[in-house]
Amino acid sequence: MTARTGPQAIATQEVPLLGRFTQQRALVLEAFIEAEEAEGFVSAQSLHTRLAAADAPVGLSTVYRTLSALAEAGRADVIRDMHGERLFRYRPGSDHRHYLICTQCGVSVALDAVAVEKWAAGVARTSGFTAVQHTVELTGICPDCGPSAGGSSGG
Amino acid sequence: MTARTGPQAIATQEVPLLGRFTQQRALVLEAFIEAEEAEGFVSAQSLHTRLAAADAPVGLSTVYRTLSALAEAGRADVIRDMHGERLFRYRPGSDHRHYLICTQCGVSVALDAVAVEKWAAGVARTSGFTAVQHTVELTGICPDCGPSAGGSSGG
DNA sequence: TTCGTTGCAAAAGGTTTGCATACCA
DNA sequence: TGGTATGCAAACCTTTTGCAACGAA
Repeated sequence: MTARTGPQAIATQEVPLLGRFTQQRALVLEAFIEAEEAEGFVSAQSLHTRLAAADAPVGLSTVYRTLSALAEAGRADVIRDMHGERLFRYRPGSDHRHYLICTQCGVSVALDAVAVEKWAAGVARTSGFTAVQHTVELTGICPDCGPSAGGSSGG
Repeated sequence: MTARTGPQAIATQEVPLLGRFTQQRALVLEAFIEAEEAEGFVSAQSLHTRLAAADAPVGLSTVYRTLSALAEAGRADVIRDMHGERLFRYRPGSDHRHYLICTQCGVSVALDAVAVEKWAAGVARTSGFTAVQHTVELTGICPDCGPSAGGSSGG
């Protein structure tokens, strides 16, 4: 399919949603997509740190602004961890998704949540509420991090 | 039904979970329970403000500490609003609950979420994840706050 | 050239913590 | 009397914002 030649290729081909194309946005986007493939959700802070470590420093504000724009455009899912930090995950498609996230390593798995969607729709109908939106987050410990994975974490 | 004679009565009878009994904790508890009955979720900040307005000032730190202890003991549900603020709701029982919250007035409705519980349990089984926990939050606009409030509540 | 974007740093907003004092048990 | 809870204020963290300079179209 597409031969990626660098940040620009990714940005221009896959996410033509942002206003003006800049080197910084391409960098953030690239790191964001890589993070999605590797571990799922990431925070703006960690993305910022990662970029700096990768010798591609981008201002923290810019990371926030890019990620927020992405979320606004529906190209990213946003959740909050127990600490209150916002975590972003790149979303290739544009449909609503739910995830199961490992609390140990951060890896996330997209879920087939038809049952939840139906339930939520039913609640919306019977409650009299309008503009009902739902947030569903599952967390747990993935097989790789589990107690029987040669793990050393007591629990 | 018990005849409540004041904060102490509530605290000692219903929530013997905190370490030492103090006037402040009783006050926070009373306000917290009242808030639960009236509107559901409240933030520590608003509870603090409310107490001050009710001529029963309690330090903000104390409100936070009491609410956190309650949540820790399983006597309160905690969620985060879109702003990142933590919202608490008193929970008389000790079972796991889910709510539908009005984004306009903050009123919340406890939901019968058996369908979600089952789904979550199924996901836990098929995913290989262990210690799976779930967060489900529904938000919307209640009939009273809806566009046709005062008229017909769409169903 | 134009005007959106960047980056720094300070501000904002909520939550936690340190420490001396007050008070329950 | 002993030890815990309180309260103030400062610390912390993440996120947002103001503004001058930069650079993509």
